[in-house]
Amino acid sequence: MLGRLYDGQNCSIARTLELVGERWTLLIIRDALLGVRRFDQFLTSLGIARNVLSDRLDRLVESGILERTQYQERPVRWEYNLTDPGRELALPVLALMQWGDRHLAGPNGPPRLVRHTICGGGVAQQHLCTNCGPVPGAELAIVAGPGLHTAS
Amino acid sequence: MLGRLYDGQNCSIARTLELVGERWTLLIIRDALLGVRRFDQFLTSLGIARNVLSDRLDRLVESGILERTQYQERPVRWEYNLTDPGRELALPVLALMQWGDRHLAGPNGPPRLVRHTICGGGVAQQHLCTNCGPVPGAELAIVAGPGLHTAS
DNA sequence: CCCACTCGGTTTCGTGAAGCAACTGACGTT
DNA sequence: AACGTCAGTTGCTTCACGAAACCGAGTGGG
Repeated sequence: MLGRLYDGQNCSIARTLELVGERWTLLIIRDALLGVRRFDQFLTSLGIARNVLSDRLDRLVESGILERTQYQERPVRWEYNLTDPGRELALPVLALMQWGDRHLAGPNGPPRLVRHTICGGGVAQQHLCTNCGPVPGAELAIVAGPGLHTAS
Repeated sequence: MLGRLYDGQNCSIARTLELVGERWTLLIIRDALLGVRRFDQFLTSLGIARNVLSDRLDRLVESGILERTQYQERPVRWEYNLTDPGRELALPVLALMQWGDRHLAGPNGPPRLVRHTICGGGVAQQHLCTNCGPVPGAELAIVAGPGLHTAS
């Protein structure tokens, strides 16, 4: 994504997209969620240019979504692991996947499934009301919050 | 996002991002979810260039996420409404917002809240197991699905 | 000892998308 | 007649992306 900044928007979506909204970034996070950790693995898995991958990994480390750790000395080798905030991005990423599964999947069904490791059940992403449980999209309202009209 | 295509990836996330992963696109959908419908409203709300907005709206209409309807004759005026698939994008978009609220919010709290119109309760996005209900991110496994190894 | 190869990048350079400003054109208002 | 609004299009500049070459530390083979 060019420029990558969205100035003058008091919006958590815009702020989040400034970190993960560039081209490739969410796919890098998807790969990280699937267990990819090393530079060359990302490279072959994504088909991304090396300089762009280098840039994105640096930025993700800088914003606290990935952690760069040395897994070998002589020669020095690094790997990139998701931090806790990074792992929380599974929710929006899998929600995008779920949408694609529903609207863009091929004839053979979705390429990947999400399972609950404890019971083996299928997992979906949903809106959940604190009182009522799952909520259909039609029953949602987005309203002003406390941080809306503050200089930032 | 440049090029905007992610070739050779059998992945619903990549396919979804080819439609909505370009710069500005998810913010246009956010605005549409907030009730913005007209060209100039998007323009002033986003601070986007006119030609880019024109391009994004065309592409979103083409991919069935927005609908272009005439709301006035003489002069002809159009508005852009979300389709049902488009409204379903509230889930990933609000999940991104929720992540931003948690990790990037200012001192005054989140700028926007999601409420359940029926009961007025707060709404959050969550992983939901078909057997167990809400699932923490640490208990998820992403496994191969039926559509993984098919020529596409 | 020399050559090839791996991993994890950096450098260089051409292309093309984004951003800005100006223009268009149909209409409405004063 | 002059001005304003809405919904764009056109032209120009800038900057991010993509491809390929290069780099440096180390491993393995002959």
